[in-house]
Amino acid sequence: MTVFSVANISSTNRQEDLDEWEIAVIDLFLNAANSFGLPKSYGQIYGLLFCRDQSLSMDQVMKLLEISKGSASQGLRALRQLGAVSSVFEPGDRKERYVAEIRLRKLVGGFLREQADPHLDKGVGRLKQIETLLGNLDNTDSMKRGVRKHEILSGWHRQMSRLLPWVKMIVGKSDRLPQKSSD
Amino acid sequence: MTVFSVANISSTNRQEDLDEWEIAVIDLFLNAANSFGLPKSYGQIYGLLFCRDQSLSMDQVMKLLEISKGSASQGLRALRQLGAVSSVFEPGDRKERYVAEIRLRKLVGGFLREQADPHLDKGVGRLKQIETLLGNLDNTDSMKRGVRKHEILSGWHRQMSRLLPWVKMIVGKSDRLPQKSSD
DNA sequence: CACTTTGTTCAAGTTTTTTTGAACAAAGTG
DNA sequence: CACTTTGTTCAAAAAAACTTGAACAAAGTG
Repeated sequence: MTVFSVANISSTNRQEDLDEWEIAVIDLFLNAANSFGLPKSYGQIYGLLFCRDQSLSMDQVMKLLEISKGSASQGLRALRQLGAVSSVFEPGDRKERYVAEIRLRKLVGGFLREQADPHLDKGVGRLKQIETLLGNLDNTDSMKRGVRKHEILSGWHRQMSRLLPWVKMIVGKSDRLPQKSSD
Repeated sequence: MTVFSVANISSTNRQEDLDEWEIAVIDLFLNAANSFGLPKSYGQIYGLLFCRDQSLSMDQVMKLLEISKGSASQGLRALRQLGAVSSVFEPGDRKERYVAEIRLRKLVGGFLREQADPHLDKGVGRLKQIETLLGNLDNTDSMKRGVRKHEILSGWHRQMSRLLPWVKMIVGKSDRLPQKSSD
């Protein structure tokens, strides 16, 4: 008798489940996170928030993605740290809620600030250390070779330092979508 | 066997061990590889070759770094694939020998070509897939939201595609150190 | 040819990274 | 207060990534 058994899809899709396209987007970010060297759960969390227009609580994130409390907590913290997610306080609500940052410039900027810059800084230290080791040597062939290599590394370091500001700049240039161009 | 001087492994350069500064440089590259998402052994191998002015055989690489045959073989192959190492045939020598590419432009270019470009390509496919999933939907709210998100992702994709050529260009600008010309 | 040298492959072992969940802390509520 | 809700921490479990080495292939040598 039941003509349409809608039973398998919860009444009016009260966002208790992910839509197919959302699953695909989440998977896209999972892979992206991976290739940026971030845990895949970070990608999933960001992807989910990216899909939604409204803020989600940690609890919702856990349930929708079926990940543990620990992963959700750590993932959200790291993403906030990166500037990829921000928390929002809905008045009259006890739990914190989260939304995704969708301005590419901000995302790239945060990533570079948290990942690239620290590496460059550590690089300075390493170069100094090498310099010291070379200083202990006499004018051996090895030492002269070392000095040359050290110079090359210093040059690279300088180049990379110069590159990063450009990247931040170029990416920000036209953040929004192209004006709806005909076709 | 051969008595005449094959300058490479000649008596003057009988380095059976690494110098301290070389160890530091190798460690630097080990860490760098890691943060680029490459296995650390790749970093070590590149670092070793970077330190040396003369080509090394796989055998020497294995022994100097104390890594296995498998690691050496796979690492060298991957590095060649990335354009970070090239092989050299010394006439009258059976084994292949390897040298590091030290032009930053080439290194960055190879990395982008092998790592970034493929990801962007895969992205096109993923975007198409999402489009398809959205096409199956009626004009639900979810679908409209999905379309908006898809547009955002497409915009990002375009931005990244535009960025990469700039990176390759900027890095190449003044590759070498002052004077020291060779090409 | 039989033998040596050089390099590749891949299943199994090792190490590293990520995830989980239970214990805990903090803060709101009645 | 006692109780609930929300979020953090971290040791242990699980998963993923990397390395090893023995078996194999390819190619030079005498």
